[in-house]
Amino acid sequence: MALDKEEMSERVIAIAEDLIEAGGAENLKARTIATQAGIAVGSIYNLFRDIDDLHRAVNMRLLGRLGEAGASAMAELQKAGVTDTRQRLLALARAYAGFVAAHPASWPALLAFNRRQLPHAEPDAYEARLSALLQIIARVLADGSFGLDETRLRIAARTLWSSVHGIVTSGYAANSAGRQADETWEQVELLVAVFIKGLERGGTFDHAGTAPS
Amino acid sequence: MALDKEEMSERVIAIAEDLIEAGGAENLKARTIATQAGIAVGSIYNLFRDIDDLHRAVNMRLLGRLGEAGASAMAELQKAGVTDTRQRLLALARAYAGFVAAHPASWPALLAFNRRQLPHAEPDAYEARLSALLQIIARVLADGSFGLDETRLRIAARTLWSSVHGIVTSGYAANSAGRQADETWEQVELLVAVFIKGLERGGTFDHAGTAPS
DNA sequence: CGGCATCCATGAACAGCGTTCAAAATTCTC
DNA sequence: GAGAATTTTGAACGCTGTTCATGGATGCCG
Repeated sequence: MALDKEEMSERVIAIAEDLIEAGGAENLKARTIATQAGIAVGSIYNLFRDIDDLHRAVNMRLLGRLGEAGASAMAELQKAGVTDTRQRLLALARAYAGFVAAHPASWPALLAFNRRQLPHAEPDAYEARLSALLQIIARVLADGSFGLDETRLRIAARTLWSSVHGIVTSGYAANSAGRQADETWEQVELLVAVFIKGLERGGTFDHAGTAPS
Repeated sequence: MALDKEEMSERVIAIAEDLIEAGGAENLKARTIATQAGIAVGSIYNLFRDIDDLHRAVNMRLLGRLGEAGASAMAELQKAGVTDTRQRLLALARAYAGFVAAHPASWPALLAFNRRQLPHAEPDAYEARLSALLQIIARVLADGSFGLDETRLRIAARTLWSSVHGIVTSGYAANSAGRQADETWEQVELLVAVFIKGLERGGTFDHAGTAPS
């Protein structure tokens, strides 16, 4: 035959990616995939256990490309000799915002998919790809020479990441509902600026209190 | 009959709420609702245009309760004579985190639902309920006597909200994947502390550059 | 080259889903 | 109470993901 099993898998993944991008996760239908790939419906289940499994493969690709986008943004800045913490964090945030804007349906699909999978108990590969991103941020913060030890660095990186994530995603949702898109970027700039200033000033952050719940 | 049309609607909404809470949005099935409500499948479509319409009604209730939680948290603090900005923001954040924890399936369902609705073009009621929340935050920030004009106050409030949202939600997703839950709260504390310090220090924030895209 | 075994592609079939709509039942109006 | 108007009903339709007996292709060994 012309196509290896792995080649066919990749082709199906590519088709799935297009379908999700075109109409969200609910547009990922077995019969459509089969038709576009030139195979039978049943054959999909020889390549992937589920449609969810296929969606997971698509998401892996997405996360990989997001990591590449972040890493290449850092590489570009380093080549230009930029070492300013603020500019580096803004570049990372812009890489993320650009990535979300470039995948207006796939990325929300990934987020929804992740949330739906809670009882599935296989956090491995996803979290691995995510922590690669967090380490990029942590490295930038470490170079910023705030007085942060290992633990606080990790927490600060996660905080920054989650915050930018929240701004970009909820900003994106509001954006298509008629609001201006650049307000999102203003928020990111405010967050980064305030974050750096806050870390510079306080140095360490004290635990004055209020328990979780 | 025993039940008015509106009474039946509320009953169906309550059932829908339970179903979503029990198994996510995909557990909201027409036939299950009909059985539990003691009506026929078709009757649901006399009360709601869609199943999505029903889900929207559930989400409205959720957002309303979230607003109440935030407002009552503020009222409690005011009764206790607490005016510290930091404590007030932390109380709001804790109200939100508690709300998400109390609705571990409904809230993710609301988020996914909102993201799916982008081409629907009816941003009215959702955004109205959300901006009520933002105004609570803005009021707290205004009382903090940083030098923020109307516009910057709005942006700062949105930034803070989205950031806490990002931390809590992605923290919650990671939480059920085995990580400790209190790290989420550490992140919230860091964010609030750093935010206040940053606002106190910089006063205004300058636009030094980097365009959106 | 032939016989055999192993594998895999196939698509009809199944259970379940949201949604519709002609008919039945109910309620309203006079 | 008769007739009109409205609402409730559930069988039926088209769609979905998934399965599995069938048939064909491929590889291996003598």
